[in-house]
Amino acid sequence: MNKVMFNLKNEKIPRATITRLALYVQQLEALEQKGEKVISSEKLAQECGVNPSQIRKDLAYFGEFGVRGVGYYIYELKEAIKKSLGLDRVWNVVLVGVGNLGRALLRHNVLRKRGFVIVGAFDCDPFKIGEEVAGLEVFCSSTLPDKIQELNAEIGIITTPPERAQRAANYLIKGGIKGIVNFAPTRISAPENIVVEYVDFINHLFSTAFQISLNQSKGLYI
Amino acid sequence: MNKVMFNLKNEKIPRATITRLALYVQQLEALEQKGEKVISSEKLAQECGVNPSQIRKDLAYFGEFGVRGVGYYIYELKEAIKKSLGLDRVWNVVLVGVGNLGRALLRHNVLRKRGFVIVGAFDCDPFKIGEEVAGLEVFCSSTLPDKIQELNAEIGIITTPPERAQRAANYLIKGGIKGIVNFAPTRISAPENIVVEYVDFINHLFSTAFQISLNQSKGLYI
DNA sequence: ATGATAGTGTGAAATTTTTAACAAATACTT
DNA sequence: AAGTATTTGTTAAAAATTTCACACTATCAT
Repeated sequence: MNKVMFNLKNEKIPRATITRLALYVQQLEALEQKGEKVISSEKLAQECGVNPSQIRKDLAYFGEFGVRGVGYYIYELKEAIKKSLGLDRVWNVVLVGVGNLGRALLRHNVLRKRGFVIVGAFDCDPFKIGEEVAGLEVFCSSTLPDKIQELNAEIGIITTPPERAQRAANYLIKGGIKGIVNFAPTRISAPENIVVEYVDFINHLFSTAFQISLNQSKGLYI
Repeated sequence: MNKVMFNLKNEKIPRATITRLALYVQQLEALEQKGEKVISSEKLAQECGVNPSQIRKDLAYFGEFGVRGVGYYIYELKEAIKKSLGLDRVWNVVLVGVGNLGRALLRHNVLRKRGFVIVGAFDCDPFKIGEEVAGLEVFCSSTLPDKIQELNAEIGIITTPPERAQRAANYLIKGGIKGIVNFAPTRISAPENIVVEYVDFINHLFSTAFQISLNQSKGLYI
């Protein structure tokens, strides 16, 4: 389940570290907008709700970005993290499954702002093929193998219903995709060298419901 | 960051366990649909991509649901997990922020299928107020405190832009919400007894990009 | 019945991840 | 220029989580 990742020194990097680094980038950008220039691991930790040592440890996997006695220069740290994560460039993305969620992602400009540009939209529904969504023409899913090459896409987003997710994945794989982000609530199988990530926000509702139930049983609400 | 949860015996339950339990439910439902009746931890582990012991350990937090030498009866296990997580009932949910993502969630029937019913939609944009989305009238966010009571909602979903997330949270809290699932890419602050979960799918794109970069540096694609 | 096979539940071991502690480095003050 | 404040990077300790290993229970075949 938890694929292990390595940095260039071949140390194992916890998956949780990657998630937190993304969080740090987020916070650093917010701080930048406020006009801040420097921040300590202690302050940043506070903002992110984590332990200061953890931040320093997380960063240490990739290098030394701070100045002792001073802290971290916000802009430079942000850039350093992004570079470490391979986010210092644009990633071309194709999306399969132009349903409600697919449309939302196509129109969502957060992706673009973070360097992920959706360059192609695909669906297998004849009624959707040919339609234009967010400036993109929807193509037939079966054309994916060719289109991926043509569009130079490296990442595929799957937003189909679960029963069609594996087929979508197969098309993506056939086209030589390198990574898949699957929003459909089902596992998919893919060769070892293809990165597969699952996004499942139902989890978070489950978890919220569970924690509320616990709080309730402790009488925290009455 | 990782809030610790407890079961009724007051053991700490890892957050990761909850996430996996949600995954198990998903797989069990798929198996049920295929007409399967019984499954072993080994087989289920395979389906979920985890270790069999882990499944048994996860379940042990809540009770003994299996039969030695036999395995787990799928329907009963699924129900038992759902009950353990407090998912054996309907949860009323309100949604704040009727943008692209908000609309997608409002129309998404997966939520309803899992027992989360969106009973109210809110936004602060006068152009959106009064509009009808997925059979719900959009109300002004400032009416949240009253409406939450009225609608008997316990969970709030935030799908506003990040700069308005905290204000949305404040309305929700004022209305006596018990849990918040925040899709906006920003942290929010709330009293201790209110459960806050963050959904951030950009993380998954970051993580995918990073892993691809690593694979690339290992020459895995050429 | 009895033996063989399958498979859970669980305590102990191994691993991973987080937190604490502190030496080393910088800046600021006098 | 020396002393004090900070705050990083890193090693060591602590805590949490995962995996192993196996006793124990059920089923099936003979």
